[in-house]
Amino acid sequence: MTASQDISRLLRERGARVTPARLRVLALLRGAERGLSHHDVEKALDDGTPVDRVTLYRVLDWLVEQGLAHKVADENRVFRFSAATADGEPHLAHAHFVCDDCGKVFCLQDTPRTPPRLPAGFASTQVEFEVHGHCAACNVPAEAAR
Amino acid sequence: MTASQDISRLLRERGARVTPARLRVLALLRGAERGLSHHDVEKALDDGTPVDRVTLYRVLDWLVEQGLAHKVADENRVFRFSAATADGEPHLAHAHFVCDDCGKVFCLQDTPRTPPRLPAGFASTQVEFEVHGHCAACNVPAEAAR
DNA sequence: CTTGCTCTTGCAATCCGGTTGCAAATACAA
DNA sequence: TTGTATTTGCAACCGGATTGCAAGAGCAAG
Repeated sequence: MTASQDISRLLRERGARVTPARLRVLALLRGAERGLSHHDVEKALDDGTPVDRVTLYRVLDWLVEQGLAHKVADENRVFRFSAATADGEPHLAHAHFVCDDCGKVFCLQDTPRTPPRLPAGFASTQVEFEVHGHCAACNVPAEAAR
Repeated sequence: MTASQDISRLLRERGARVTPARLRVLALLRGAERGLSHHDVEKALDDGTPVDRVTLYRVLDWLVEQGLAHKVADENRVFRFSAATADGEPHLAHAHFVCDDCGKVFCLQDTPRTPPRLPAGFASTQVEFEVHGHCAACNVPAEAAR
């Protein structure tokens, strides 16, 4: 069974209409390594039939409404969408490396999943672990300059 | 000594110009229970001499730059500002707790600093550890609702 | 297959928080 | 008091997100 058929069935099961936009967007989110912005999704889909900007916003919000995706504002105040896991929970430990030169974001695989110790009464829903610095590509010139 | 004189001295100590806008905004942030949006601050200051929209943005960003305030995008993708802890200085290596309900930012003191493992060639300059969730004050109603 | 209803899409206009360029005002050191 | 770099105010602008509405498409019924 293809991923598309899989998703198609998933949508149909909840009495929703199966449209190309929904299939393509959800498939994309499911295959993504990290949260995708509206712009990321638009770019990723523009090789085939392009999807209208507004439609894309609506599809993304619809997925969130259906519990199939999560919507989070990132540090630059743009929304990022990620596919929900089977149980509907967002993944808890999130480690990123942000290059301050080129702005690229890398996912760190070896997440040191440090359980945060919180004051009494506090509850955590998401942990962001973000390392800033210079990536391998941008770091070389800096080293040479020393 | 008044709070204003206190802040005035604080600014002067770091070689910064003391202006009414800076004094008023920082005093406001320090007295705030939760993170304030640009709009919140503007509204809170409009009884006296109104502060220009743009000036306000610039003052807020300047405070962040100086390490006197924190800036976080809330779940509705608007920035919220809160005063840094008294010493103001070291938010390089410690963790923050961001309450997704009230927007307040807490500094977590007891962070076990796990050195991040980076791919070869990568260099880190700053590590941000941000825990999202509900603070003690906001968590109570949620508990009661169960 | 065709019909008909409803949901979805596309387009244009709009909203809104935030930013930029530049000239006028002002803090503060000399 | 004066000189100068910093800060402020204004207007224009940016870009992500939203809204209104007419045209198009999914899908169940016949």
